[in-house]
Amino acid sequence: MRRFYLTTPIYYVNDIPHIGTAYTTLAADVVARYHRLCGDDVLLATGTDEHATKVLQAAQARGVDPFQFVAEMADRFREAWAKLNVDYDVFIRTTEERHQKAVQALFRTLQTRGDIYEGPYEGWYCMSCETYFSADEAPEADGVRPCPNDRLHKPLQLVQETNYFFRLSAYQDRLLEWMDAHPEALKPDFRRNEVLAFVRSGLRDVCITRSAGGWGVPVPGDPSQVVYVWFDALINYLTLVGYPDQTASQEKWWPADLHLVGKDIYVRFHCTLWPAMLMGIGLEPPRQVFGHGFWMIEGAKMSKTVGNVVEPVRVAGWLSELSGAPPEIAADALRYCLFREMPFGEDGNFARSSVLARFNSDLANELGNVLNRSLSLAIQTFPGAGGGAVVPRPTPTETALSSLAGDTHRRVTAALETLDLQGALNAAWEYVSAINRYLADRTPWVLARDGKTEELGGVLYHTLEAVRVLTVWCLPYLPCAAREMRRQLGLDGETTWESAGHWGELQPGAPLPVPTPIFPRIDRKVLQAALAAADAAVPASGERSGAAASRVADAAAPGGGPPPAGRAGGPAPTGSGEQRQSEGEKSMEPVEGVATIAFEDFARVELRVAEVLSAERVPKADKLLHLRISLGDEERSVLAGLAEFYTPEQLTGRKVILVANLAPRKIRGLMSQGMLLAAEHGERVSLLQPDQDLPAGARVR
RNA sequence: GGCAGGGUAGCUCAGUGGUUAGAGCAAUGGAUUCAUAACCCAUAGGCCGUGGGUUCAAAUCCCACUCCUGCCA
Repeated sequence: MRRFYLTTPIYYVNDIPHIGTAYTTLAADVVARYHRLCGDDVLLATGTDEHATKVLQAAQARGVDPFQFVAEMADRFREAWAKLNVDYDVFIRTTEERHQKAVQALFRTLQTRGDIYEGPYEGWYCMSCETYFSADEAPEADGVRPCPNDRLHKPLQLVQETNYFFRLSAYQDRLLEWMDAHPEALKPDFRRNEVLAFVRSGLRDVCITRSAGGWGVPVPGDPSQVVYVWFDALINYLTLVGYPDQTASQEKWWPADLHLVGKDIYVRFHCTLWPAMLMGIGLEPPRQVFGHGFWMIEGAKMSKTVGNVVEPVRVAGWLSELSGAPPEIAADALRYCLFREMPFGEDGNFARSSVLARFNSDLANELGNVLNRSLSLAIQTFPGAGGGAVVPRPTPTETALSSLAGDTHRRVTAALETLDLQGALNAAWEYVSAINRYLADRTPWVLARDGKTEELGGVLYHTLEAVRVLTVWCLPYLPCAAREMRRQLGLDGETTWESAGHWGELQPGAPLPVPTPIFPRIDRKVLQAALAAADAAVPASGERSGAAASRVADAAAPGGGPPPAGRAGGPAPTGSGEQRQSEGEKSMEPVEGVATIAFEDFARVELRVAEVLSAERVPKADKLLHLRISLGDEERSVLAGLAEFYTPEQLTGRKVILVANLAPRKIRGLMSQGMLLAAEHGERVSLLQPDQDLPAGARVR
């Protein structure tokens, strides 16, 4: 029995499960399910990355205990994975005691070996993405140094402190030797080349601690410091197999067979820092690290700022609603679409229209229908006994169908072994097509009409057998749907991957349940209406009216800020590139007296609908109101200079527009995390509000 | 700015010197009726980014330009 240990990154709790993180997790699940079917002893691990100063701040801003905050966020991830039919073995959280122990042990070991040293550090630090930059990396602009990583380009802080450094520079040669000796360890190849270029260009020692006040694992023997969150996070892969105790568990599971990660955290963290850390403590590097690509959303980069973040659970819900399929089947459908749509490794585009098209054509018309028509034929022509009582000598047509199954099985297997998750589906679907052609060729309904019972029995048997084999290939991708297909075929128990390589496993004449469509076709009109609605929801980039002078009620706030640039997994675009920039600019005429800004500049402002939960006057301040507002999934405290114009009662329960990513500010000792938009004209001030009742949290464009 | 990859049918893409450039989806026509108006067959649709060059022959090789994407600084 092979053992197979694979991991997803642990996901940063300040972000939500989105299509990018889901993609990594689902890929891991597909691979894990395949290995389980093969009879391997599988360990699939995922989890949450819960340390970082920002996490502490987010918890404080909501007035909750940080442990409670991270526990709630971890639950969100667990719920999302459950809804997407992910079957993981371990969910690890970095705030667990065993992890703290592992981090400290690893730190000590490196320290003992002289690979960690204390040194003065002076540099530029981004609070938002918890990353240090050199002066070169973050050039000064307008008197501040904006973070080159963070989409919001928040000003960096100059920090001067004594920190601990990891001697990464000492590992350059060993890393190159490792890569040279194990070309299969870094996939895909084009990403491996990026790692080679990065390592060859020279490695600097990295600062791996942060002065206290942070939220993290205390440095052993020096409680004034906590371990830098990146260093801490990677160690989870060891924690969960039992490190630092040299137990049978660690013996069994290390080195990991596969780390699946998004391309953003591939080169520096998983292919350079992590292998070096492992070498430093005398453990083997992972057998393979695979860096997959990112999803574009309807042709644009996905970003919180643009407001086009796709939540997979919602997409599945949408599919379920449109098609009438149960939620778990709709989740399967989404899984299928993600892996069929783009080659694993490359970037791809997520388009709602494509998901719907695939649902109807690939899943309803082809996969679902081939099962349904086969079963209907069998039940109608042999009531009570599916597939006929006899298996006649196969003719060349039948032999072609079974030998094609064998070829396809080898193709699907080879594809899964090399993580060609799209290729496996391509091969399987060619076989769906072949079954449909076989039926058109053999016309069993004609055989039934002509009373050629024996021949008919044989054709039906081969058809059902072909569908049975097909269900095995579907099991990793469509676990619920494939299981349901098998139930309808009269197969209830567990199966094996190998069973798809054998022909003739169905019991001839076994009774079959009445079939029901598994993927209900989405009505064309419903489909078109859904696409039109989805288009309307996508922010249009051209015109924008700004007739009245807008005034911003006095306040400020912490961005619900973006996640660190892809702390873990999925798409977290960096940089400022905006796809729609050129379109937007064309339609903008300069307005006299007001400098025009690029669309990109506008897109950096995150505006959202918020609901005022409560409001009260700030003592000894004539103008200020202290508001608690809801963004749907998040509550904030906001100070607004509106007391002269609105009473607290007038505001409570009202929907307003919030500048959600403004830097936080303390006013009169109270935290303000955003500004409300209001128009002013002379002495009159009017709060903006949506003219329809939209949920709190909705994006404003 | 440096390096790399790409621009092929309405859409997503395959195709690295050799008949008439392919597939899937969408479109059109036909056939069929077991099935979820599904499936099967056929048709149409392309100055292969632009300009030049090498060659008997170029989507493919070379040069320039242009646009997009990625990595790095």
